[in-house]
Amino acid sequence: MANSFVTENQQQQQSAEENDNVSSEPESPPPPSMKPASPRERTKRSKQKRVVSVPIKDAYGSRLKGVNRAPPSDSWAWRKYGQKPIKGSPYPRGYYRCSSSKGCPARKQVERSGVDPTMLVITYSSEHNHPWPASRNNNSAAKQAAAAGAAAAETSNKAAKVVKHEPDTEPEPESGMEDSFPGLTDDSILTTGDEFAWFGEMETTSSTVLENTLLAEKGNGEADDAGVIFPMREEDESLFADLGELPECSFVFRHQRNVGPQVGIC
DNA sequence: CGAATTTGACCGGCGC
DNA sequence: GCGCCGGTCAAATTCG
Repeated sequence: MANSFVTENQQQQQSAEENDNVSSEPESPPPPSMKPASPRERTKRSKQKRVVSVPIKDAYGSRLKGVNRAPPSDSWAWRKYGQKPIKGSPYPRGYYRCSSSKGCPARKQVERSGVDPTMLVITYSSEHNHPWPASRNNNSAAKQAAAAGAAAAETSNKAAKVVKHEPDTEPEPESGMEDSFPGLTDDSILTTGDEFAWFGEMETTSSTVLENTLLAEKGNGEADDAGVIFPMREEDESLFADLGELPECSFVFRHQRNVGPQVGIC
């Protein structure tokens, strides 16, 4: 549920310290295999990245019972393959790769925003090379996907393990997906293509939209690609965590050069 | 039992 | 040239 959609800023890199790959590689199609050709060709792959900020609540919103991780679920299945503490950030960053399909090169990094701990920053790299996973309506997949992100963000304090959400028995569809960016590319975020048809079906969640402070920091006017975050007070988080979503109003901002600014769903 | 996660080590790039 | 840091691998462990 939590479709707190978010933002995405494509970028070659941008967090102050995220500026690794900046190479201007021409977007070559992702390799068929998700494993780097060589053991380590990572570290500097460039490819644009999409940064998404979502309130943790939404991210973990999906109260996966039994499971400690309830993360940013998008409709893909993500498998965690690493986690590392990041300098300058009190929270560790989790590394996930798409497991929705074999050979999917998609990867994402999840970490808590140092600026706003209630926010989760998800950085996507590489695009999925496959259509929407069956998980679209499949909770299990969604859960995993979800599990992915949050876990990372949480792990810093092992919260993932500790945070056992109350027994919400609500058989609510876990379709929580806030950051669902199929293989869209730069400008396709809110396009209403079939790919996003599902988006409209999603229930909405209340959220407040703010300019992504993170990006704001960067200070440059490039803010148009800035991400948007949906802050939510922790109290609310826990509150909603148990309640599920109280549909209210959701906004999806699209800060991008020539595209409509936002989409509001109330 | 199988699958996923955790954690430490390793590698390569970048900055100083 | 050296050290630091981010990203990935792989073995061990845990969970469903």
